[in-house]
Amino acid sequence: MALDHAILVSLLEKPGSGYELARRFERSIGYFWTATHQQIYRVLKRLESEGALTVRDVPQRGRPDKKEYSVADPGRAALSRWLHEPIEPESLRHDLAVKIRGAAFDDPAALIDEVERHHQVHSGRLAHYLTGELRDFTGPDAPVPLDAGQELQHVVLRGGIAYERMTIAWLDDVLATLHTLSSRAGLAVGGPSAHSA
Amino acid sequence: MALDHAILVSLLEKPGSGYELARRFERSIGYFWTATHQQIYRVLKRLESEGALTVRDVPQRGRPDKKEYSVADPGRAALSRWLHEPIEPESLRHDLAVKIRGAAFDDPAALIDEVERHHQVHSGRLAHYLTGELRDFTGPDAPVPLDAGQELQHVVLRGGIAYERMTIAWLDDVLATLHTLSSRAGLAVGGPSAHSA
DNA sequence: CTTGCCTATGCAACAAGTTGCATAGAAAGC
DNA sequence: GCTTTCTATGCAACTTGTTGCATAGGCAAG
Repeated sequence: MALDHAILVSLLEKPGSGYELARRFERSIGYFWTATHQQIYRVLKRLESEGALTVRDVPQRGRPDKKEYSVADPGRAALSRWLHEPIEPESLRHDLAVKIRGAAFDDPAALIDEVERHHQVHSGRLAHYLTGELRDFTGPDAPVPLDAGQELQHVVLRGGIAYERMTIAWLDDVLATLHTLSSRAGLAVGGPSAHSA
Repeated sequence: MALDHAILVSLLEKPGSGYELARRFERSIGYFWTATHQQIYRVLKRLESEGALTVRDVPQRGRPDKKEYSVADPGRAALSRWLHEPIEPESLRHDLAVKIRGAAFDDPAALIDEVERHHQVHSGRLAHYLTGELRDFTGPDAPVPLDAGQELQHVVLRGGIAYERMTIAWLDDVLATLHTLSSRAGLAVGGPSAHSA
């Protein structure tokens, strides 16, 4: 399971608590993998019971104690084994594309707001990634030269940036298509319900 | 659940059996949604029991009978409701990106074969999509003009094409990065294991 | 001084997705 | 005749992922 390995990688990059991991999954790791805190706590518990992780109780001032997890040798070995196994190329699960094809049986114009909302979210993600890239890799405060780990983090981030740019351009294409269909439907007799089914 | 709606859309585009749906999910619908035949049969059964679909037994020559499903009014209404609800913008689950970041704690060069394999798969998918585009939308045998449903199918396919092109370009970037790191590691004392952890 | 937010962890129930297996007729190759 | 492949459907068990809720201390705003 890749969540196990995503957690191992994140803890190798920097040990931390379940809560901290959950926030990393909303940020950098979340560029390419999502997980809720529930999933994370459950997997941390299992990995620890399997000996892949070690825990350390860390008392904190002004906030609840946390359990800081670090990767133990068996965890590192398990990650290494996984890295040498081939995996299936990923496939998409894109709800919005289902909606777009479904719009042929409803009113395509009604999707415009939804697509614009997605456009905004992806633009926000792109801006966030670009800020991070400047801060960590390409800006004046970035380390020079980058070490191997940083180069690899950067190439993954470039993938996220490319993905968001591609998605934004595609959503523009979708919007143009929906607008064209709306005006076409407006000209046809019977309005939006006159589409072929 | 989007699988329900993906099945409804596919059956509205053309009624068919579970087996036929499974093959569509390996092809066109599979550009943006995947499902195994197990999932499909289970959902078909549930949607039928809920009244969203109707079944018709179709005897066939030279092969087993099939059950042909069509969308009933309640199914169409359920799809319409879903189309008017907002959905969350999708997020990625990209195992390969986890591996790439994980490679910092192992040997980056060992990933090269894997990345090249993914590159080939995505190139194959791109070629397949381009063939389909020519056949159905842009070639001499394509209908002119396209109706609304075809325009929407085309814009979704263009999304798949853009995704594959973006992915292939990114995998080239990843390969270049891995090659650079390999030669750099070769120059450093201690070889690949001399990476910072 | 109460309400809401942030850190921090977790259980329980449910929904969705995967894997392995089973059945069965017909066609195609050896 | 035997094996493999393709069509066609399905059960059972298991793993993953989601949702709702619960606890609990501290902090900040009003």
